[in-house]
Amino acid sequence: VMILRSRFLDARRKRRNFSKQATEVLNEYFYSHLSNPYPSEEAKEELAKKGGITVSQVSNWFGNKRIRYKKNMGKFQEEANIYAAKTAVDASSVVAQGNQAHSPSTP
Amino acid sequence: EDKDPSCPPEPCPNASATQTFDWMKVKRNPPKTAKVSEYGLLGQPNTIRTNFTTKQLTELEKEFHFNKYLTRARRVEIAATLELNETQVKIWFQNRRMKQKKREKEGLAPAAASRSAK
DNA sequence: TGTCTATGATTGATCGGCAG
DNA sequence: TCTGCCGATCAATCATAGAC
Repeated sequence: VMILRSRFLDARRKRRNFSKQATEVLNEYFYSHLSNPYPSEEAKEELAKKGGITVSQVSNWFGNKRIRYKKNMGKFQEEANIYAAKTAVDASSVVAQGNQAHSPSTP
Repeated sequence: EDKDPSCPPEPCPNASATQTFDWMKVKRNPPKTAKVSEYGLLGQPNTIRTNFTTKQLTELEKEFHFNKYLTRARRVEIAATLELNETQVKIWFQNRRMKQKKREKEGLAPAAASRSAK
């Protein structure tokens, strides 16, 4: 036992759930790109800005989402339908399209 | 082991909700951290994530601050001292460097963010 | 108040690509 | 041809927030 796993109780301690806004933005992207939910670095930055979180957090979120989704797809069906209806843009057949940037916000 | 709540046998003909894309089928090969020595056979190799001890991590961290990159010789030394594979030491340094880079980036992002007016 | 679930973060190790 | 590194990702686990 033990193993002193307490690891100094390092980070990951006081975790904060993301805002409704952030979760909304992330899920919208995830389900509208369910055929390939791997946002590019640019897309991650865009999502990070929209959700008010960091790029690393966006990466963590997608990493966790992908693993948990495929681990138990049934549990996410309902959520999938909700977001599927909320967005129309899908790429179930598109293959790596260099979508022209939307020129987000003026830097 | 396999649990397919949706359609076990054949591909879902009627994708009522969502389909199963390739990324959902991705499977990683189990770690080959095999340490042939012990557990002769039966004992499943290390098909699981190795948990480094605090002592090992402390030594690795100390070495990292001294050198971000290891030479073959140093790697062999450390591996022997900490009873780890050379590969594990190599990988640890690799991950540690990435972690370092990530932290530096995160540390500068906030400052730069407030700098860019809109 | 204690238990079970949802979720963000950490990390040892894998994968594909590139360089020497 | 073979090995190390990078960048991204996987997959398991930790620790906490939230539901009940």
